[in-house]
Amino acid sequence: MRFEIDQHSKTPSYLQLAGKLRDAITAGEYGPREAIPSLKQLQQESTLAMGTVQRAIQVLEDEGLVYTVPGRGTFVSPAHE
Amino acid sequence: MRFEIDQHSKTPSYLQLAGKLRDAITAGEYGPREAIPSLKQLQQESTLAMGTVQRAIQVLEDEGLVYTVPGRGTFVSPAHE
DNA sequence: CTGTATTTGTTCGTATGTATT
DNA sequence: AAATACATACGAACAAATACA
Repeated sequence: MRFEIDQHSKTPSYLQLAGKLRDAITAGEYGPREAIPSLKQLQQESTLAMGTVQRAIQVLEDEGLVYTVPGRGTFVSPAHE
Repeated sequence: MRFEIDQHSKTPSYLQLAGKLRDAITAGEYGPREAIPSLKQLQQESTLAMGTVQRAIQVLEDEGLVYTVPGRGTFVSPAHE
């Protein structure tokens, strides 16, 4: 499981996932304009519901760390790496 | 129905509701530090699902127009009216 | 051009948890 | 203890955009 979530943590699942993704991006695992895993992949690799995964992505989007293109995917913002 | 939503509009329901609430707040219908209707009330007066209502509130919260206190309610931000 | 698959977007209904009154 | 109110999470369905054979 690439993105494991502790369901019993006091930190909400969506924030845990957002944190793991943020870490991976700032660590350079996904470069600028590069796609991060799809919602479906993240869902499978985290055992979370789709809605919860989407909420995690929303957090990173609000931070300007990633941007989303409907039908294509979610990508790391050009200014970050 | 105080907050009516057009289910067939191309504008998502949560953005429609957010817009109506924003208008009411900027029109002064709810003053600074004053509570807006509860999620339950909004849900009943809009025929939307709770999750959709909450998403509308989230939009206004992100704008800094309102703030939320768990167990108490959602209030108009002090700087706005 | 025509499907088909992939991916994100919206919405519903429900359940449970946490905070406040 | 009970009622009210917001928070998190699940699972499901359908829509819309995109890519590709």
